Amino acid sequence: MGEDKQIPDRSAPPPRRVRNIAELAKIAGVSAGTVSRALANKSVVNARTREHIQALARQHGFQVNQMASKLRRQKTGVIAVVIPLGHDRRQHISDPFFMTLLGALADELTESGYDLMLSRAIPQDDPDWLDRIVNSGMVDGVLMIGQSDQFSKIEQVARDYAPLVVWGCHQAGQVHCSVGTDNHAGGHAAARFLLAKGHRALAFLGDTTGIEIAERYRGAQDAVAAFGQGASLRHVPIHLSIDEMTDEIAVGLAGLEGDIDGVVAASDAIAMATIRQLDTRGIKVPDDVAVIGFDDLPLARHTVPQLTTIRQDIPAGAAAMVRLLMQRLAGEQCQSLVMAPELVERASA
Amino acid sequence: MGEDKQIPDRSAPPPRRVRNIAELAKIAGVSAGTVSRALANKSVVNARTREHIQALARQHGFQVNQMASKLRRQKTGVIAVVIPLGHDRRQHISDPFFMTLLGALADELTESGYDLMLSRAIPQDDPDWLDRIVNSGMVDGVLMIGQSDQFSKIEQVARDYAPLVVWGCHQAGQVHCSVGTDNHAGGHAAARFLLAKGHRALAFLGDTTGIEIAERYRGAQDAVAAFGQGASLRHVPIHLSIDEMTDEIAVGLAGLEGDIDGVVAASDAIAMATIRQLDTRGIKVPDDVAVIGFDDLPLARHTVPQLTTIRQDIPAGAAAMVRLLMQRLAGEQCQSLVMAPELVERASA
DNA sequence: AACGCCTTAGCAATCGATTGCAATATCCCC
DNA sequence: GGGGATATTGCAATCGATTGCTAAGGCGTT
Repeated sequence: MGEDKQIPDRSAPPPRRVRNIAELAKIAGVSAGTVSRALANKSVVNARTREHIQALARQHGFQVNQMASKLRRQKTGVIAVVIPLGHDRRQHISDPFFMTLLGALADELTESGYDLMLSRAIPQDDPDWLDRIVNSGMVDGVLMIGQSDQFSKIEQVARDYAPLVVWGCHQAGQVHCSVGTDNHAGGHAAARFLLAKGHRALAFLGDTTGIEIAERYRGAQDAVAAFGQGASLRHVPIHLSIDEMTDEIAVGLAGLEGDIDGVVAASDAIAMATIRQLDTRGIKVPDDVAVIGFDDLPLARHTVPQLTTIRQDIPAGAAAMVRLLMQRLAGEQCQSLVMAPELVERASA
Repeated sequence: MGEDKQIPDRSAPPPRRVRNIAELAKIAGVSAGTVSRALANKSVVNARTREHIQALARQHGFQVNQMASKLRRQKTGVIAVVIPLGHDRRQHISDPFFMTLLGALADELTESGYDLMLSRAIPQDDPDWLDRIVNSGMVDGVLMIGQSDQFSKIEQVARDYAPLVVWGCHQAGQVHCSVGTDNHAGGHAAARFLLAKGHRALAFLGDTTGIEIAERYRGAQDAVAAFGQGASLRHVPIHLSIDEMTDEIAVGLAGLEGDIDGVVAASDAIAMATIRQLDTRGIKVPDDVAVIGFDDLPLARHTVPQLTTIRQDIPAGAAAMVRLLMQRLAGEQCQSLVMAPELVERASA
């Protein structure tokens, strides 16, 4: 289909511009302070001069230097969104759940007038990863997507850093503010649902290094245990990275062929990949093996068959995270939120 | 499944810390300048004092204030990644293609030592959206994901702002530096492939407001025209937002029922939703209707049946965008890049 | 002993915007 | 016309780190 092409560019060097308030002040014939106040739309400056200055600014394409402004005001207007890659190093950032939550957070933050700074953090390479972000002076607050295996680090930092809200589990007595779904209840509901549908030989697909997924697994275990005789649950660790996932699922399913009739997947992505593998092996979903996912991402509606899954309300979660963060920035007390999961029945189980 | 729960938090007020270089200098018994140089690891300070100062900094958990540093050095270390929502206002940011590219860009930028600031831009609400980002003093450069319908705005800004690289189409003579796939060739290849497989009544599913997709459509049109008699191509506009998509596809397909045997989808997301709709209507893919996607997102491998699609090499594209941006930041000339698409044959066509 | 070089550290200006306080101009009312 | 209140504006300190320039001390050489 041909070679890549390179095309020369022809952008010109920039012309001179107004680069700071002092210059604009000279042009307007007022002092720098007045310009600053005028651009901030303070009613203390005369309406006519204010408009005049604003017009000049527009004319010269002038914008106040945020670095200077933020330095002076000790406030950055930026929130860090950080994804700790404690386990599952590579590519975690493209995990569809993270991406979906990130999108929702971006919407919420934008509406609150904050910018969003995205950071990947690799705790193994840099034990001070969180301090670095918190103390950099670059951000007013931190939102974290997932606790990964860094629970104690988060706790330690949260002890003296208030504006931090984490998506993830809540553990009794924890210091940091978290927003998340009741993963145990979700896992429990998923397994119970499969059992109620008559499936008995279940498998849980997911790596339990991260505590969220460990909770889901425990929930499923408890449901199976509560059901009693005749029900079983195998565990197959599957990494979250969508690239590694495929082979691990293939191997895992090959080992269980014919021994299972129901799969509790730790995420919709895993569920989707599982359905795909089952289809390859000629196993019918949900007739031979039922599959239930977790998350209810938008794509859950677009699979064949459509995913039955445990819904996490991601937009609501994102809104809650931002709301709690704003409260903490305002110095208010606030509480962690554990949302109830909801089972969405479609066609895969 | 029960109610959401709220849990009180118990984070404590922060203890006193070293908040600036001057304080640390006092503790260390040296001047602020020396501390600054020591923390920057400059060989001009004595090795012993340097290490002493660094140890003190570590001990007190001190980090230099980035705002002040950046102001002084006139360099932010931040790159803006912006997504213009020209058409398709809502939720565009969660589009899986954007998210995948964003993830790849995050990886590349992190490795180059830059932070990533994410902005949604809504040109309709704010005609100066791009100037605002460029002149804010907050970022050293801008990466844009998609041209949307803002081609002329981008051109205007690019004329006197060098560190800007855009993912999207290349048009002859354009000023701004772009990286993208040859969309016309991709659309052409997709349609040609379906024709070669014996399909004659084709439909293109996608909204052609954005120029990338318009190009894909033109490519498909040209392939059909080149084929000559007996081949046809209908156009069904489908928005990119994954939520609106479902209904539009359902309606679109209902109108064409039995009249088509091949679908060129403008994206993998559309292809996936289309397959799902066809399945609902009892139409077999690829036997009754073949479907070919565009992008080759990771999820294309996980659909049932697996997607045949036109691959855009997203990691390579992201790497190229960052490389070109770095060149431009260094003041070098550089060229736009048009990558050749590649057809990946799987099972959906 | 005198001179020059090198290493190391301090001083103070600078980046650009913000804001408390003081100063001036304007206006109202008696 | 004078006293005081009010509306505007200017002045200068401040946020915290960086860096060019200068100075002090140590050392070697003749």
